[in-house]
Amino acid sequence: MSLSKSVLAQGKRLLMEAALKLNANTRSLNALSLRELAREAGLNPNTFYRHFKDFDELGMAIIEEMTKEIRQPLRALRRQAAESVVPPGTPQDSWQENPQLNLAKSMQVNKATVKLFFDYVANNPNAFILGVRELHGASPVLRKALRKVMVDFAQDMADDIQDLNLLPELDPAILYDVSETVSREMFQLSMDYIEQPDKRDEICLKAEKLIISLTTGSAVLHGYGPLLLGALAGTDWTSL
Amino acid sequence: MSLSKSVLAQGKRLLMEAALKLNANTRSLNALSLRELAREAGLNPNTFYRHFKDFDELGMAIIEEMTKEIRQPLRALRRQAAESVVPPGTPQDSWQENPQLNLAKSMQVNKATVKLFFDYVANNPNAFILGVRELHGASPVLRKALRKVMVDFAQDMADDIQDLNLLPELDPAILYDVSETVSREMFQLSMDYIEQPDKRDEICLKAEKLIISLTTGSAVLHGYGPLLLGALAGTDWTSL
DNA sequence: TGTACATCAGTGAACGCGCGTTCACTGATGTAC
DNA sequence: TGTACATCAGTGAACGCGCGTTCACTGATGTAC
Repeated sequence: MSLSKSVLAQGKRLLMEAALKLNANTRSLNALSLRELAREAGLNPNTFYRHFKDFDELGMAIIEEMTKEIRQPLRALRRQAAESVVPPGTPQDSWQENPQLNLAKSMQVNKATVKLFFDYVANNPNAFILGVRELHGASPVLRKALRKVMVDFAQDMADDIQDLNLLPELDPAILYDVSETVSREMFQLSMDYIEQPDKRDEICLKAEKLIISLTTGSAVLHGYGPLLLGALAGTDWTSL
Repeated sequence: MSLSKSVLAQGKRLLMEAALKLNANTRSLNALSLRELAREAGLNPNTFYRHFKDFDELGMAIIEEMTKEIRQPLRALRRQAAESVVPPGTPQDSWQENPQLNLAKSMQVNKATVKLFFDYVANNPNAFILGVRELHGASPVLRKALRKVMVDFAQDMADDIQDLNLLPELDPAILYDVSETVSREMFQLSMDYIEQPDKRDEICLKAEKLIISLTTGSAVLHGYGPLLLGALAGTDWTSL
């Protein structure tokens, strides 16, 4: 993960990058020493104080920066996945008219999004390691901040699914609950994805299945069963 | 969480308890100092070396002890929940004969188990905090050990559901996948449950819904849709 | 345009302190015969 | 049963080191007039 695009002072950026790097390699943020961090960044220990009051402040700066950098790309990924399945301009039948076709499209968008998400994780492992680690880490300040980040990600996901009309039969509140669980699981799985490169295909598949099961289950549970089942009846699941 | 039942040497137990306690209060294991730990335990710093080579060894000892103490009680909770719904000796219709009744029972067992699980969490918060924190913590040794713990918990859950005949329509492999996701989510939610006492009812409900959605979705996805929908049609969801 | 001053990022030396680890010791419990 | 010895859990003093933090300093950039 690079912070190079930002307009932060050089030293501040170097310290944040050093923290990300050290955090990924067997140290959690609150076990880092200030001198160790400065050494890694190639700076005088003192420089830390020019930019941060303490480690929580450093952590918050990293989280804000990372969130800024990751949130929009993730939304773009979803649109990209949707467009790869349904090129813009394609005339679309409504869900009532053709639930089977639309369900198939949603599944493909799902599959594509999962793949793109994990690619993104693999390219930015340190940001995700820090986020997942500190979400339940020792600092209450960072925990709280990351909880909010998770809520935001879930809301983004729900908004995108609505905007792209992928699951019109689910009402927004339910969609949000599903999104919350899905994003929590995606972040959890991203750790496996990073640590177990040999199992990446398997993890993608697991994520796809989880999302489909959860969505389907929620729909059935909230009374959209018959519509969905009719659509499902003609679907070829072996392609999963 | 108390380790009092074990037959460990007194000093070893004191150190493990001190680590659990300090870990719960804003320090992660790998940020603990040996002297701080000894102080909390009321022992000479040196005593640590009588029992442990390093902090990973301490962490492993805690994890093993906790797992031993938690695994069986959790299984017992499931049986207890099942018996509270279907007292032993009650004659039971097969699922084919009476899917609706059996589904309703499974839901009630689910609800009871969720409640009992979270009660257990609330009574042993420190063990769960340590487990969830170190599952993605800085130590690869503890991460690996806790990953195995999670697999074991998931397998226990799947085995119990089979033994209690709660979801006979799901085949074992699928059941295991569902159990894995459910236990991961339960552990995640347990942190919210501990930290947000005012939202406990809400969290219980969220967990119940998640389990039902995921199970239902998996069943539908694997071709048991029609059977399940028939049963669901007569169910009163408002009781959720 | 030049000048004076303020702000900012980074340096280097120095401080006292808590740390991990070692060593030699104690006293209680277990064990061989 | 008694005695001698070994093992074990815990102690206390001492070590050298890296740590966080402070202070006074530098040099570059920005700003007022």
